[in-house]
Amino acid sequence: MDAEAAELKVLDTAERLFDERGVQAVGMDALRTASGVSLKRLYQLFPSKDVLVEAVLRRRDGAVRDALAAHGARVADGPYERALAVFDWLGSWFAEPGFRGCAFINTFGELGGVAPNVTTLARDHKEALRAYLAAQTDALGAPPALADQLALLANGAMVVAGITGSPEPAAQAKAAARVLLDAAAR
Amino acid sequence: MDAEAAELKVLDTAERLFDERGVQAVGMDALRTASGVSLKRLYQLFPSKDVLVEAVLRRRDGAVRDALAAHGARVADGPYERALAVFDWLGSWFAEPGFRGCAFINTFGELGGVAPNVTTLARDHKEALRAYLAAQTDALGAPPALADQLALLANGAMVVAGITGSPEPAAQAKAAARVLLDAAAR
DNA sequence: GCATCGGGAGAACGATCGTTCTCCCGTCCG
DNA sequence: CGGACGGGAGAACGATCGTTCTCCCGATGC
Repeated sequence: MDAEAAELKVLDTAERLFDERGVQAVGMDALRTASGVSLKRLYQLFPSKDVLVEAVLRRRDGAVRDALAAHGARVADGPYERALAVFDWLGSWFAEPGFRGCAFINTFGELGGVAPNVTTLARDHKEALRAYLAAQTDALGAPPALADQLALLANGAMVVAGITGSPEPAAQAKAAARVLLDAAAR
Repeated sequence: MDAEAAELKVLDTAERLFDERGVQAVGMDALRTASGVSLKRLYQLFPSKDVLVEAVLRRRDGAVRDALAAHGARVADGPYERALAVFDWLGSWFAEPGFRGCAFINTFGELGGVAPNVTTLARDHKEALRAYLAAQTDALGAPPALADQLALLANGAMVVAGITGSPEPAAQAKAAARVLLDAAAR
């Protein structure tokens, strides 16, 4: 296993374990066992756990932005449908087995108070979602406040879906988003 | 200091420290130092940290339900205004110094994956908020789905306000809630 | 073939965790 | 006045954490 494959395996495993159990409950030894990457290699790839946590979040941030953009690109019907499609994307995410909420919301809750870089990452990540929604509402000529409201619906859906374990909030948020969009585009 | 006062001091201190730093980052020794209650008394009041965490969350749950009901009782203008008033209440909460989000959302993020009782408590707590909103929308003759949507706005506002550190999401959510209420009561 | 080097397995280290125990002092009851 | 008792301070304990070190093996270059 070369360095690149090891790094990928570590990041994949860490992302899964952090999500399942929380960051602090996953020891480096558990990560070694689960990933099959030796402790020595682990520490030469990521010199500390903090660095690893940040790397996991950064990669996740990029993956979410890419998935959001890719999902939006498949919707050719214009910004109105693209804004609503975000909630379909949320719905398929919520329905994944083991879904336990947004990694940034969860990690912020666990570490945000003591790790400023986690707070910054969460802030940037949530701003990216808002910016994506703002791009759609701007194209509709709707006021920027609408994007903030849609972002609240999306984040609320993530939280409630995570806590209740049901994907239903995605559809509820989509219905609410449609009302807000229609009212603004009136 | 009698047992009752000690318990109160422990719960107050634990709630504050858990919120500031997360649950796992607060050791029983730090709690002893910050509360002034000896380790021996601490363990005779709460036989384990798990029990203490649950007690903190249960008390917080009751306090939130009471505050919500009390705030609503001050709004005599009927269910429409009472539903909107929830977001004013959120706004004053978000503006408190050191606000870092909802304790149930944050604790679920940290421990929900490994502590089923935390998940249950968070679920019940969020259901109580939804039920309160449903009581208002029912009185308006609005469909029950509206309460779910308002709850998504409220939870989304908590998350975004916590992560960004701004109380603004309360006002944004209130504006969105008004649109949804008006559309449903049309 | 032999020396060199990177990496794997896992022991070791110091710190800290949750929890319990020891020791000691002040207080009440006879 | 004496002794039983409750509680405070904090040491002690075993476990586990993040991190480093040791030892050994297999491949690679000359």
